[in-house]
Amino acid sequence: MALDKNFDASAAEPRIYDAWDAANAFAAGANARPGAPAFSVMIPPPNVTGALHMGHAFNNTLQDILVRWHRMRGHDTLWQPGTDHAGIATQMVVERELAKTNRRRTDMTRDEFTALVWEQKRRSRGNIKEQLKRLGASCDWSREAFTMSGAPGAPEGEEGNFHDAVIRAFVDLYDKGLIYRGKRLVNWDPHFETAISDLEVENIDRPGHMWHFKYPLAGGETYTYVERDEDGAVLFEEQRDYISIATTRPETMLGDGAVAVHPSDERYAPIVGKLCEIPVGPKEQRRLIPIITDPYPDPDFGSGAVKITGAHDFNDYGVATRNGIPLYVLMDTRGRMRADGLDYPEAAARAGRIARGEEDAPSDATEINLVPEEYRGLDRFEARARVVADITAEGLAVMVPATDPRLGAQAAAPAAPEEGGETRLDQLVPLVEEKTITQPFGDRSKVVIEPMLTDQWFVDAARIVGPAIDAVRQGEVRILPERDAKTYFHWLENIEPWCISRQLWWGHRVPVWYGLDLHSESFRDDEGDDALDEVELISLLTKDRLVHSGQRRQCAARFEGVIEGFRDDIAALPHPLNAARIVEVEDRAAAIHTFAASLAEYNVTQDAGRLVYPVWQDPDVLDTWFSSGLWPVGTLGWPEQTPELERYFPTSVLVTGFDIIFFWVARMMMMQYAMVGQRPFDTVYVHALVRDEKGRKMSKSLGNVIDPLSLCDEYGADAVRFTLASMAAMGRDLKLSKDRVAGYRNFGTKLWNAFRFAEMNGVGASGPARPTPRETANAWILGELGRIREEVDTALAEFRFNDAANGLYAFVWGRVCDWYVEVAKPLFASEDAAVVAETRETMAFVLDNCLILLHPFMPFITEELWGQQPRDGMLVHADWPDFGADLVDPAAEAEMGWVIDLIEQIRSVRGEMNVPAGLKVELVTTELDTDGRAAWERNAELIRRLARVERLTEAEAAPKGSVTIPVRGGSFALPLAEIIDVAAERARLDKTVGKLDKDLRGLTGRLGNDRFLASAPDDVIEETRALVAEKEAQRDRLRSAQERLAELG
RNA sequence: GGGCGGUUAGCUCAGCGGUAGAGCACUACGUUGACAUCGUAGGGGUCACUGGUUCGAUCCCAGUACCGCCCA
Repeated sequence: MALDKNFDASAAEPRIYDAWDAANAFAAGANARPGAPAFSVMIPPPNVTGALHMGHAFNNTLQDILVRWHRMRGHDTLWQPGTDHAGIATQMVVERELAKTNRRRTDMTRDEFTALVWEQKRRSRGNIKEQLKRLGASCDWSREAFTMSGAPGAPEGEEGNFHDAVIRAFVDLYDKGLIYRGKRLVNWDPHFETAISDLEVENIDRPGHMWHFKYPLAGGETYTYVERDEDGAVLFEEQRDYISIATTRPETMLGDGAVAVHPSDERYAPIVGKLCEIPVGPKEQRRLIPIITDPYPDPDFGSGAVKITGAHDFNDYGVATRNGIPLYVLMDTRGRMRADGLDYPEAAARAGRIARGEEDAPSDATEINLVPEEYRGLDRFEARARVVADITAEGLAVMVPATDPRLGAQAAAPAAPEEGGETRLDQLVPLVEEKTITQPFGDRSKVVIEPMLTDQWFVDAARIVGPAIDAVRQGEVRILPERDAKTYFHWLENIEPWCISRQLWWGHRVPVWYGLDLHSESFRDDEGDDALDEVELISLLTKDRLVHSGQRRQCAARFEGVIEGFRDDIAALPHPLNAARIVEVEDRAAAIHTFAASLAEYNVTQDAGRLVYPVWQDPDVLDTWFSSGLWPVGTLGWPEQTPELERYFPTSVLVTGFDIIFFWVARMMMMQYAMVGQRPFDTVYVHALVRDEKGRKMSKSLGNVIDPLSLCDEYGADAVRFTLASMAAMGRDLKLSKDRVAGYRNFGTKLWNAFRFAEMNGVGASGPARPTPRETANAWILGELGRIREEVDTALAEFRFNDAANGLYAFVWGRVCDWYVEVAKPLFASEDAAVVAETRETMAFVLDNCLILLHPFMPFITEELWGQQPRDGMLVHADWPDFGADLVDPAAEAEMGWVIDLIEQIRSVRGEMNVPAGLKVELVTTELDTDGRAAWERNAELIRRLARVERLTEAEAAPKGSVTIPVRGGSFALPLAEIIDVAAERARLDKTVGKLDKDLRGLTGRLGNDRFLASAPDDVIEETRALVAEKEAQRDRLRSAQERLAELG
C-alpha cells in the first residue's frame, strides 16, 4: 500500500507513543547490551501543578535526544521523571480554589488542608506528564518520583520514600551542627506570610519616589555644611542644624537605629558621633540616634547620608550588625505596622536608653515596638503616606524651588523672563525625586517583598560548600558551557547561610520538637527534698511563667525519636517531673495547657505516673529546594541502598536552564556530597532561554508566550523538537519563530516523500549486511552516510545539538534527497537487474540509517516510517550504527563530485541564459582527460537527465556562440548560438573570470611571500598551490571562451 | 557600580587564524511520476569601530561604541 503524501502527526503521535509505552520501551535498562555502561539523566522536576512551557519543551527535548541516542547505542539507560511539590505555588493553587467558596486555609486543620493539596496534586500531576509525552519524552514513567512521596498523610499511591531522604538529610545536618535556628533578615512575602528564597523574588524597576528629610541634630547643635568641587573649591556653604537624609521608604524611619555616612565624607565629619532626631512620631518621644561612619553609604548618592533600619533592609542590616546598631521590627507578618507589644512612649523610652548606651538592646528585635500609636495597624504603604505628610507638615522635608529638575514631571516649568526669571526662589516645594526604584516582588504573590527579621532554620552552607567547589575545579564534574562555571564559583564562594524554613503547611515539616524550658530558677525544688510541694507547684502553675519560659528542642526523624532526648533533658528536673511521660501535642499553647492540667492533677492525686511533659513539632516546612537538592539520590531510593542507586548513581548528565544554576545545581552538589560523599552527576549541560522571535523573554504580561503544545498541534512534535535542537547553540538564547518550525515540518515531509519514492521503487527494509555496491552513486552515498554518522556522534558527545541537527538536515535533504534520490532514478530504470537490486539494497540501507540517526531528534515520524516495513523491533530500540568514514570510497567520491559540478554548471548556465526549462540542449566536449571520459561514460544517463542534455558530441573546438563549462580535467561547451544573449554571456564570463583573478591574486601573492612559505604549515602551502593550479586552469579556459565570444561580435 | 555575554547576508544564527556559511525571507523560471510543506537558478556581507600581534585576523589581544543578562 502506498504511503500518503504527508505524515499525519496528530493522528500518529499518540498511537506511536502508546506503542512505545506498551512495549515498555523506555523502562530503565531497555535495549541495554549485556555489560553496557549506564547512562542516567534526572529530569529537572517541574512543579507538580505546572504546565509545560517553551523552556520545558527545550529542556526536555535535549534530554530526550541524549537519552534516545544512548538507548539506541545499547547503553543501560534511565531517564528518571518526576515532579516537585513546589511548596508555595501548590499551596497557592489550593488556597485560590478555597477562596472561590470564601474559605481559607485557616478555617481547617493543617491535616485537612494538606489532604486537599494531595488531591490537587493528584488532579494536576497528569498534566505535565501528558504534555511531556506529547513531546515524545522517553522517560521511564514507571519510576515517576515526587519530592513529597512518603510524607505523613500521603495518600495511597504516594508511598515512595523521598520524604525519608529529606528528613534524613535534615537530621544528619542537624546532628553535625550544620543546621541551626536563628534570627536573620529574610525575604518575607506579606501575602503568603512566609519566608521565600531569592529565586522567588523578582527585582522589577518601577517608577518611584525618593524623599529628602531633615533629621535635626540633638540639642539644637549646628555645624557648617560645605560642598566642594573636585579641586576643593567651595561650591556651597551654610550653617545647618540638621542632617539631610534621602529615602525611598519613609515608613521605615520609625525603626532607624542610626544615620551612616562614608568615613571619607568631609561634609559630615563635624557631626560624626553626635546624635540626631528622627523627625517623626509624637514630639515628646522623638528618638535620638547616632551618626556613624560605615563604608556602605555612597557619598555621591543623594545627600551621602543613609538612615539605617537594620530590621527592614539588607544593606542596612549589614551596617547595623557591623556597628552594633539595634534592630527594631516594625511590621507584622502581613506587612502592616505592628500593633502589639509595649505602648509607644515606653518603647521609645527604652530605645532611647539603648541609643545612649544605658541599656543593652534586647536579643529579640520584636520586643520593642517603635511604631507610634497613630500609625499602628496601618498598611505599610498607608503608613508611608502618613509619615511623609506628617514630616512635611512639620516643615522637616528638604525644600527646593518648584523648578528643580529632580522633581521630574512634577517640576514646574521655569517661568518666562517676563514673569520673573528662571527660578522663583519664593516658591519652594518638598524635594520628592521622581526616579526609578528597583523593588523586590514575590513572583507568586506579586506583592512587594519585605526584608524581615524572623526566626528561621538555616543551613550553614559555607561549611558544606567545599567539595562542591573542588569537584568542578578539579574536573570531577564538568559544567558546560564553561563560562557558566564562573557563575557557579562566584555564587558558591560567596555563599550565604541558606534559609530552609518556610511558614507554609504544604511541605516537609521540620523534624524538630520543642518542649517548655523548665530549667529555670522558679522551677527549683526549694527544699531539695526531691519532691514538689504545693508552693513549688503553684509557682510552676503560674501560667505567666510558663508562657514566658524558653524552650528546649530535639531533632529526629519521628516523634518517637525525640522521646529519649527529652527524657535526658528533663532528667535534671526535680522529682517527679524528671520522670514525666513525653507526649506530643499540637503546639506551644497546647503544651502549656496540657502541662498545667497535668500538674494540677498531680497535685490532687500525687500520682507521679500521670505527669506528662508535652512537646510539639516545629510548624514550619522545609524549602522546596532543600528537597529537590536531594533529587539525584532521592529518586533512586536513598537513604535505602537500592540496586538502582548502585547502578545509576552518580548520574551522567544534568540538563538544566542557566537561571537555576546556583539555586538547584549548586544545592544538589552540596547536598549529594554532604549526604553520600559523591558527585550527583558527571556533566551539567546548561542551556539558555527560549525567547520570542524578537528576542524578548516570553511572558504572560507581554502576551508573547508561544505554547509548545499548540505548536505541536500545528506542526507536529518532531518539527518543534528539531527546531529547538537546531537552534541549541551552546550558551546562546534562542529566538523562536514559527517560520523556522514550519521549515522543519517541511523537512519531515521531505523525508517522508523520499520513503514514498523508495517504496514505489521496490525498496524494502534493509538487510543485516552492509551493501557493497559497484555503482558510483551507491558507493558515494554510503561514504556520505558514514561521514554524517561520525559527525552526529561527535556533535552529540560534545552537546552540540545544533551541529548534529543541522548536519542531519544537510545530509538528508542536501545529499540524500537532492542528489541520491535523483541519481537513483536512472539506476532503477536500468535493464541490468543487478544494478536495480544493488540500488534497492543501498537505498534501503541509507534510508533506514537516516531514520536511525534522525530518531533522537524526530522520534515520531521516524518510528512511523520504520514501521512501514516488516521489522524485528521498533526503531526506538534499533541499533545505532558504528560505521564511519571507512565507508568512503575516494574514487566514487571524486567522480560524484565531478558529476555534480558539471550538472550544476550546466544548470547555472541554462538559468542565466534563460534556456527554457523544458528544452533539451546539446553538449559538446573539446578536451577531456581519461578520468573525465570514464566519468562521463558511467554517468551519461544521469547527467543527461538532471541537466536536460540531449546528447554529447566531440569537437576540435567549441562552436561559435557556445558557453564554456570548465571541469576538472577538461572542458565542455553548450552551443547556444540560437538563443544566446552575447552580452549576458560576456557579463557572466567577465564576472567569473574577475572572481577567479581576484582569488588568484590573493593566492599567488601569498605564495610569493617568502615568510609565508617559511612560516605556514606544509599542508596549507600545498593546498594553496593546488588551488592556484585549479583556478588558473579554469580561468584560462574561460579566457579562451571570452576570445571566442569576441569573434562572434 | 561589579561580573558575564553579544555585535557576521533583509531576518534568525553557525563559523573562529589559511578562498565568508546555513536556514528563513526575497527575485526569476518550473507540475520533468517521491515531495508545490516542492524543484532549478539568482541577488545579497569593508564579519560594529580603532589600534596591536601575525607571513596572514571575521577569528587572538587591547581599547571604544551600542545591545543584552546576572549580581549589588
